[in-house]
Amino acid sequence: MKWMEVTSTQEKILQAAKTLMLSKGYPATTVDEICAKAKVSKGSFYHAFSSKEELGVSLLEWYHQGGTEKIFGGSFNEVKDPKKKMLEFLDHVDRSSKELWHDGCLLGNLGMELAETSPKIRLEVSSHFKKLTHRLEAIFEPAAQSKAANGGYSAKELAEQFLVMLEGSIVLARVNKDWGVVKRGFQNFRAHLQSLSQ
Amino acid sequence: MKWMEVTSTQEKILQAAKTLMLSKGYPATTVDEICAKAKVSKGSFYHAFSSKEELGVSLLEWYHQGGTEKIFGGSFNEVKDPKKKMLEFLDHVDRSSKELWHDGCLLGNLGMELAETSPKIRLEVSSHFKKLTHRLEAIFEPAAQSKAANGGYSAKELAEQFLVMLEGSIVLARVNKDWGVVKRGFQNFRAHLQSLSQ
DNA sequence: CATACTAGACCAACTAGTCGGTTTAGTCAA
DNA sequence: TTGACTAAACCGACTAGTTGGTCTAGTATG
Repeated sequence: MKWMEVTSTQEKILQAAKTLMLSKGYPATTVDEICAKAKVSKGSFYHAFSSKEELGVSLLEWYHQGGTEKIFGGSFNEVKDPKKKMLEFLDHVDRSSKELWHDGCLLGNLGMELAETSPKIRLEVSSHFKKLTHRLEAIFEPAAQSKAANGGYSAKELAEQFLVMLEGSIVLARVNKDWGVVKRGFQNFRAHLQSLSQ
Repeated sequence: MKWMEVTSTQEKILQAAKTLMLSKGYPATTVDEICAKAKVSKGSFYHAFSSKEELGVSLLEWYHQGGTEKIFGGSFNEVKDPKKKMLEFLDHVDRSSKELWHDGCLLGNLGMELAETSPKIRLEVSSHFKKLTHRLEAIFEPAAQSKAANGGYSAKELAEQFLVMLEGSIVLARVNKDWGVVKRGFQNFRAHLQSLSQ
């Protein structure tokens, strides 16, 4: 899929697929359903995407792109002091979290559902997580310590811990229908980083 | 399902369903597939369970029962000192983690996939998580602090953090095919509790 | 005989994907 | 402006195979 030229049909399909797959997962979401929601015919669907799996891959790319723009696009970028910047980043993501992940995380959803059955999609998700880790590392640097330090973590480890907290709290929040889990997750992680960067 | 009398047919079906649903998820696992793997006819299946969804509910109950036995059944129970007991519990679960969750967690899997489409199963999962939280609370008590304490957490919050760490690291481990994520999760959580209980 | 269980053919509904044909938008010559 | 030509986008009935679930005909055991 050439990202310089996402047609409106593709966009409609992607948006519909995103909503449906966040709600019901990949296998339970049918192509017909996506077409109905996107108000697009079956023919148009298979003109825009060669298969359901290819839609999945494109969807992950599109979702990741949109997500990172929101996550890494806040005003915290202007802050010069790295430690302040880090904490403002956390506040920014915390504030955006409900909008971003209230219905779940597509990377986590599709990754889990298709990890064993679609290597293509598993690798796609894995690569997106790695890209995220990389961008988070740069931000969490102020809280990182050389690995010799007792109780200290590298920036990479902190990025991993952040993603673990995010995906884990999304699971519990959905299952228990209690968004507070995510809020507390952010709060705790903030305290964690703050104590490390003192 | 009366748990005093799980027939061997039910057991075979539950075991097959567990393996298949951990690997491919609930909707992608077909009844025919389960029958084939369990070496049971379709007639027997629908004699043992009234529907696929009822199998799902029973499976969660069975899985939870077996899981808690392994999690809370280690020798750490003999330890008298609460703090020591807590740390030995963590070591015990850490050691058992690969056996327990290498292919994922059924509670997390089914909970996520069916949260929006099957209220019955979502509630079932939610209730199992609550039971787990309760039992964890008792164990993490030594690291708990009255909520007034700065940077302190209640036992309930610690139990939640543990489940968040567990579910989150299982997601990343499966997607990245790197079990180290879970190992590091346990390690970090251990350090977290230890620093809180000093 | 009666009850519990098993077998697998069968069904209506649904699935991803196809295919012949139509519409739309743009290009170019006259 | 007009009309001929083209190519991409679009349409939805259709296909071949699969789905969860049913049903009748059995078998084993008391």
